[in-house]
Amino acid sequence: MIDIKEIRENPQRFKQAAKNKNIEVDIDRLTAIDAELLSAKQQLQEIATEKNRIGKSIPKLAGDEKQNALAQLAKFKADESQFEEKVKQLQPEADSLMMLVAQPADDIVPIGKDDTENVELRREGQVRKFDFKPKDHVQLGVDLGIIDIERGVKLAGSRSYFLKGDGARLHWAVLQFAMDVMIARGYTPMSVPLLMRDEAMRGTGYYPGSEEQTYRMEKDEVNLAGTAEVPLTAFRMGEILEEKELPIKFAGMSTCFRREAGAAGKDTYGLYRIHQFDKVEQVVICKNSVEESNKYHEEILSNSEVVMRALELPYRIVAVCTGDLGRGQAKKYDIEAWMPSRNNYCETHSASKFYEFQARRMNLRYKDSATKKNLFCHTLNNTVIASPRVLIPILELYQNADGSITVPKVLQPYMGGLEQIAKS
RNA sequence: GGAGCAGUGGCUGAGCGGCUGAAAGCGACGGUCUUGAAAACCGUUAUACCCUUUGGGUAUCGGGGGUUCGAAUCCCUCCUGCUCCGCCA
Repeated sequence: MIDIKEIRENPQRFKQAAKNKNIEVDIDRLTAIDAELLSAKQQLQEIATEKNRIGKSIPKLAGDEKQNALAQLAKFKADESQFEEKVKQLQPEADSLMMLVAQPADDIVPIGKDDTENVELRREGQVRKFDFKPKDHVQLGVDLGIIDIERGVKLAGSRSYFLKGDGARLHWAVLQFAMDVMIARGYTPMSVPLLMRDEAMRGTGYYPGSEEQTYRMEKDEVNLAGTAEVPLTAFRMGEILEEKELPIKFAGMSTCFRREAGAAGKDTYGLYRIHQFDKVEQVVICKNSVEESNKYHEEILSNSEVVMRALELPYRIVAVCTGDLGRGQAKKYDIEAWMPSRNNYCETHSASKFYEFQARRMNLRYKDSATKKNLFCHTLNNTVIASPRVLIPILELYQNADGSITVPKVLQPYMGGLEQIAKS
């Protein structure tokens, strides 16, 4: 959420921000309602002042004087209800418009309409050239008996799968390895609840907007989180933190649920776009400072790069353009790993910087020692590893001519020393 | 699922329908004292918004609604926590 004062001061900035992000929000309507609400509230405040003044004198009065005072109060009450009606009518609209105002992207973010206009910043690692005809991850997985999509679909519908035997082991190995990297880097490991109330969804910026992307338990009015970002970022929701607690750094491992509504027919092949996967996510909550936010944005990106390099996966870093940024994101880097079967670099990580957008929505603050003021925190997050999506490059890049898979060195200790996945 | 109890400031904890934005204690901060620290003593110490020059005003005692001239205090409802019973793991 954006500070209404900033919108009042410079509505043009937020119109432009929305336009750049391809987001609909009627700033003119918002400022008009805001002005009306403000004046109505000022009137109400004046009436309340008078009412309080008269009300306080009542116990000292008696007889006619008292009757007079009561009559005056009755008149004020009539005026009051007129303004109250106005507030009641306009406030909900103002509130919901406020939830739609976009965080302006940083100036250096490339302007663009969608992900096709993201800008590649650099490439890391060598893309493997095969001297045999490589299989894709589905062929490899099926032949090795470690992936079973058919039965996944039979039991759970489209975009579902089973991982079996060494496939399941590899999946857990990569997650556990990623978590251990984060713990070594000073992040607090977290196991989190995933059935989230609407407040947590709104606080992180997923609602309103991503309801269609979310599985909702209608009976219990909770939502299945699509990422541990939700519980991790909202962990201290509504609290006032001590400055010395910051930065807070979390690494959470969780299952992630996504409906993929509107993606029908897109990426239907294999384990790329699926309804349920597991992910280690990193979240940083820091002070209200652009410099700090920038510093930790680079840090969470580099954490994930450490994991990718340890897995020896070729990848590139992409600066996400304005049209591909979420409502609350000021800047975003994607990491895209090389996936031979897709003959392209494809997103495996997404590092987002929000400034105070999320913190403001969830009222997450800290006491600033210099000013003694309560300031909104800044929040950031990034994928550490998401599996099975990352199994696509791992399986495809580590495959051998005989159809076996060499287990990445750093994962071998997590698989009981197993060096190769072969047909059993 | 049934029965009961509770939710007050950073924390603990008082609170009669008006004198309570809220006692008291702790903590924190500033000062006196001290070579320094501790102790002791003195003082300060919620948040948001509106108008403004110092300053003034409004709202907030889990959320929302209601009764009343006036609600932390009475009523309704929701949320949360605790206890007992039942059921299940």
